[in-house]
Amino acid sequence: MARGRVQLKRIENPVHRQVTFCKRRAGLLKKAKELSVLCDADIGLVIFSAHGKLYELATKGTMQGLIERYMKFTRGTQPEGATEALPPLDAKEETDVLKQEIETLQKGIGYMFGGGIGTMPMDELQVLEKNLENWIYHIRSMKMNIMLQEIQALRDKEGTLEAANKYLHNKIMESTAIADFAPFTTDTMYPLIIQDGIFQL
Amino acid sequence: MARGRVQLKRIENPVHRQVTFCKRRAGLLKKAKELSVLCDADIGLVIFSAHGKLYELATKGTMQGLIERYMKFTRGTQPEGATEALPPLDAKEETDVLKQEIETLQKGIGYMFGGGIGTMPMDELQVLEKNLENWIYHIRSMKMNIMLQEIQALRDKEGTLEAANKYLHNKIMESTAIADFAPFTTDTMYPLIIQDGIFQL
DNA sequence: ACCTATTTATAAAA
DNA sequence: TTTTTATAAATAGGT
Repeated sequence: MARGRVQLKRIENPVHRQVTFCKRRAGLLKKAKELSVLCDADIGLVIFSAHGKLYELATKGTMQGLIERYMKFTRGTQPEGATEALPPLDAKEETDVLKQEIETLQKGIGYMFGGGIGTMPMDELQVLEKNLENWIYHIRSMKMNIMLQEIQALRDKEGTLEAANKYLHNKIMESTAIADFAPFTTDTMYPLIIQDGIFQL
Repeated sequence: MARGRVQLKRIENPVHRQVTFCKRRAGLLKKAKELSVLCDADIGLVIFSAHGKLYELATKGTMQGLIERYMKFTRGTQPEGATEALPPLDAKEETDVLKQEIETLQKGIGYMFGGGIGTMPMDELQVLEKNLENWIYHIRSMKMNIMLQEIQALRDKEGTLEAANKYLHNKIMESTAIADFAPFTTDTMYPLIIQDGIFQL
């Protein structure tokens, strides 16, 4: 920028690098604020320095809010992974497994914070790791499966009711047509067949 | 900047505003990239235009990753109210939030076991513990709520269908009785009203 | 942190 | 949007 062109590569001299970081960071934050004000834009900016320090700017509301907005925006663009094919365990089994996992986890946490980390042997740490992973796996699948079952059952019932509904409806039509006779009148003309397809899983 | 000083307020002329937005947005993104390269910083930048269009930059990994890193950094520092009073999320949103929580936890696990526990400072351990607790809490309530909603909706629908079913059934009975006339015969004598009360939560 | 020579960014116009 | 051009801002190197 000044007194010498800038090379677009990491500044090797640590002092230079730190100085430049300070200056340019300030400049960037300023520019971001300006853009926000001038053009009525909402901007979120996070900067992690090489040493891990965080600098942030959210020009509207909180960074949380912007992150959520961002999430909403990018939803559906994200690659979906793994929430499928699980061996169907019954609810009781799953719950017991979960309880055990939680106990293991709590033990691990207690170990870590109570007894001090250094005292926890590596092999136990390995076990804890595996437990945590299993735990995540089970959490992911358990309640989901239970409730999916219930939803499926309700849907089946719904289907049956709908079929019955249609059947009865047709019977009335049929009888009315055959007899060429209107034995009763209603202001509501059988509008009670209900369309399906509202819910998706 | 040029040919006239700039006022630090919203540009009222929409054309000017749009032009300025384009230019300054490009400039800001460029500056952010430069800072990242020159000073070895990790930068996340999101810009929502006034009309809601999203522009983003993540100089290292994905925006997701940076968001998680940000979350880690700020968790515990955030006023609790922020996460509470959010507008109710729909199922997809809830699921995504959950996924992120899981990823955060997995990252924590990776940190513990990959980087070596000795390198993990106490405050970060505290954060991880809190994360685990929050996570358990959310897992417990989140999917449950989502699916309870769906189940309730299905039950409502079921109720409506059942009412319709009964209505039609009664109409047939009524017409048959009034006319004292059987225009059709069925071997199944309307057995299609289905009892409720199978499922309990 | 403060200077300033220069480089960059950019406002206005096309 | 992009280019052009005059000018304001940002900043590299030095103090």
